[in-house]
Amino acid sequence: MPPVETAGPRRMRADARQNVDALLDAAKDVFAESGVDAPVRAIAERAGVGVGTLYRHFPQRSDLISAVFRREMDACVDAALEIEAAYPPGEALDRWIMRYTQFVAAKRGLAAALHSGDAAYEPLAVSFSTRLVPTLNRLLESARAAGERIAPVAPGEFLGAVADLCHSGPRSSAEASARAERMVGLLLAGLRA
Amino acid sequence: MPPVETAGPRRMRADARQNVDALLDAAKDVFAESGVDAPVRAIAERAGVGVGTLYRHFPQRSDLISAVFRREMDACVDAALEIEAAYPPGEALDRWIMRYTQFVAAKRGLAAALHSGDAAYEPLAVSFSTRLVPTLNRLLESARAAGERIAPVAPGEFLGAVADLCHSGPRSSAEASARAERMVGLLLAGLRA
DNA sequence: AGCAGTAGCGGAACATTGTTCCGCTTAGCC
DNA sequence: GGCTAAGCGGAACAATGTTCCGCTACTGCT
Repeated sequence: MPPVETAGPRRMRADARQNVDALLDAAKDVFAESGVDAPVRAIAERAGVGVGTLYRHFPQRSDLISAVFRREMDACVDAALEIEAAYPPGEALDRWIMRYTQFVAAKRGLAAALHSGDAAYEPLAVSFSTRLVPTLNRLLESARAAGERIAPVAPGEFLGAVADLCHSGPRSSAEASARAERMVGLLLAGLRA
Repeated sequence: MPPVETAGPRRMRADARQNVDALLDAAKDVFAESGVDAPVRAIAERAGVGVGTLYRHFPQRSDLISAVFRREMDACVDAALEIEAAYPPGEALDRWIMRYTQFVAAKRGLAAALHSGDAAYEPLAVSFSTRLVPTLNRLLESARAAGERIAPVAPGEFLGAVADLCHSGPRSSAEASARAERMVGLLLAGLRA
């Protein structure tokens, strides 16, 4: 049984689709409030369904996490286009990295999920590799083409490192956010050393 | 009831002291194998005691973690003395940071504990602030005194960032270790930009 | 509209793990 | 050797993840 809807041979029943949507909404809220380790029952309850229904659509917690985070990830990728249009290559790189920093900081648990190595997070890792990594790669190449001296670095590795630096404490405070940005800034400086 | 032995008014019974030692040894092994989230029962069993005994000496999981990690932390601090004696200030800084990197990478969960913000990890945070932070501070000042241009940075923040970058996957592979060192290197380069 | 078949639902039941409690054991002291 | 309480072990309870299955009601067909 494929999780959620993988373009299966048959259409999904209408009520089932509604439940999936309700679960995604509920999960987004609960994750934001209590982190990705929140009790499964809390999500099911907020969505107004039984735990069985949750497990039917998202056999693994990671499936739910992946689904919730993927949307936000896409928004971050799209932001790159706007930034590239508005700023010269070097500055665009910095600006997008900061945009990405904020994105990761807002989604507690994303960083941990990303390189947990757990095969269950494959969908997230795939989105990461096919969307975010090429985006950074493009920005790096543009900056290099514009004459900037930028250390050779694997884009995926760099993005992973930035995500690590966004590990904030229990509550994402302004202080933690500032700290993350300072350290990411240091990493960016290192890229140009 | 104070955890472990806090210079209480009365001596601890000899068998109790043995159990504490057995627990610390067991916990060190189990943490290394399965991470700091390993089941409490596994630790108690390996130590050959009941869970009640474990809870008597370490009411919180964090007490056990703190006790286990503190020893290793001290070893890392001591290493700085040797390194400072053997290398010029600038190189000593880099070498010690790498030593610290290896230390953190080996202790999965240390980074998370360090800035979890959880008050329970206070003992660890104290050791961190009183031992590691001054060590880095000394190394930074020495390097600056030797004429190196080093960005102003809070030592604690920097050490926290390095710890974050050591977040390896499930198994601490040579690959993950190499990745961590590359990114820490980038951060060090940023320090001198 | 009415019906049959099945996708999907709900939640009880089970498994794992953290945490507490208390009767029994035994080290430390005289 | 005997007294006393520090300390022990593990049963019992609580929270949470996961599975399973009888029942419901949506969909497609006529």
